[in-house]
Amino acid sequence: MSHRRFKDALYEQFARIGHATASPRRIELLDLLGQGEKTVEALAQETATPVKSTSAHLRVLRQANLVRTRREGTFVFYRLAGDDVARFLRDLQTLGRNHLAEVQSLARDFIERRDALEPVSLKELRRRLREKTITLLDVRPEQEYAAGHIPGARSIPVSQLRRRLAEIPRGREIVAYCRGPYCVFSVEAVELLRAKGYRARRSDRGLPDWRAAGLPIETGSGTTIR
Amino acid sequence: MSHRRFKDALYEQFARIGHATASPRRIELLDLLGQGEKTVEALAQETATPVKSTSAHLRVLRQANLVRTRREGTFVFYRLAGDDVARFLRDLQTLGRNHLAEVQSLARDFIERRDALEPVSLKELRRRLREKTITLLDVRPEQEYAAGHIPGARSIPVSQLRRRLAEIPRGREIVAYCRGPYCVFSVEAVELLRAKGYRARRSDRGLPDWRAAGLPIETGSGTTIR
DNA sequence: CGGCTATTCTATAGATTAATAGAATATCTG
DNA sequence: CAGATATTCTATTAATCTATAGAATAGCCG
Repeated sequence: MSHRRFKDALYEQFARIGHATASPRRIELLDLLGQGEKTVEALAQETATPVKSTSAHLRVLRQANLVRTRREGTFVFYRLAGDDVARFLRDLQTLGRNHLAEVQSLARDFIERRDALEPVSLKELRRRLREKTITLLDVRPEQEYAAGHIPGARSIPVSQLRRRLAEIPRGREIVAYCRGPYCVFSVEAVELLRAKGYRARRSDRGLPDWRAAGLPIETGSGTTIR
Repeated sequence: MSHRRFKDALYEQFARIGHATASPRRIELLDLLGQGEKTVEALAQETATPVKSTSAHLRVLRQANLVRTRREGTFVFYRLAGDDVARFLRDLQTLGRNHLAEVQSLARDFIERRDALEPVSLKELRRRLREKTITLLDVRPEQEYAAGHIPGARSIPVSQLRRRLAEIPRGREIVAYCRGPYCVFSVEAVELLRAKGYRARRSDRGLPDWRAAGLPIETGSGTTIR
């Protein structure tokens, strides 16, 4: 085999990964899988895409070995093939944030403008959890909370927040987090909480970022609020 | 704008980067640009691709803001848009190495099998440079050496190695490095050197890896061999 | 086993991309 | 300014990809 053919074969392999991430829907799927394993149907629903199309996209991801599957009865659960995939996804989005003006302006219009106060960094979040000076809310769907959450966080999906306000102690500042920098669950939660008179801020990092930082994750439905 | 539209718009942006890296030729171009800026013609030649096609690929990369250009006379020099692009490229290839069996088998057949002895890691390389117990050869094209090289390395492009053997001191072990883990220049250099009776090994990391590690880079043609 | 559900496979029309030829542009040189 | 060179733009065809319908598969439940 010649140089040229070796190179061609090699770059063709790397391009499989590029190709897998060349479709908006597939990146969204990977992003969702970064929150924990999910069935095809759940993914289809969350991306507002027909199951068949979702399955086709998942096949592409499977062919690039970015996801793995597990069968449970008639359901097939998809998950990321490794932590490095989640990391790669974060890097891809960071690169987008750094180099694509459109990402910046979308974030500005849809996140920052609504999240008037400064977001809580991971570092500050850790400190204030240690000091117990905040109440941490995980506003993602219950299932994602169960699959893994920041220790000490209480699960109140944003869809249930309005009718579960009574559960939230007044007095302490609230911090809401969700899937990541571009997830709007926490933005909505903070808007609602502020409208109801709470002091609330948003973490601009989600669970994948917490995990990527090597911090401990708690699983199950225990609401270890303190 | 609704959630859904925000998400669609956002993921469409991220997919631009995926799309840019969805073509083998474009990854190769990015890889070459990781060695330093190059003209369209040089890139076309090194990828064995018509200039027109190369220009078209470069346009796609430019549209994703992964590369920038600089004009000098009638030549247009392309370069990576930032260090983060080089890092992303490394991550993409690491992901490929971790998850694609084909990458592993290509590396085995084309690199490892020929590079019988264990490769020199960056860490060992640094130590032995400090201790001055090796002669370090940069076997990439001269132009890339001039654009940036490991301090203390001597430039002998692999194409000139055979007739410049006299320049290489006997006695000390030789370490050859080139563009990165999948670059075969250093493999060839080591093969030739061993055939001529030198003790020679290959660094499995190239200049971009050295730079990514935050280590100092020397530019210009000074052959600071010690 | 037969019906049911979740998912995948196969096929297909429409949209997108790749490669590249031909024309156009930008810059230098004299 | 005319000619030369490097590059880009425009247009075209072939190849590829997307979305999704229809058929097939795998496992559950009675």
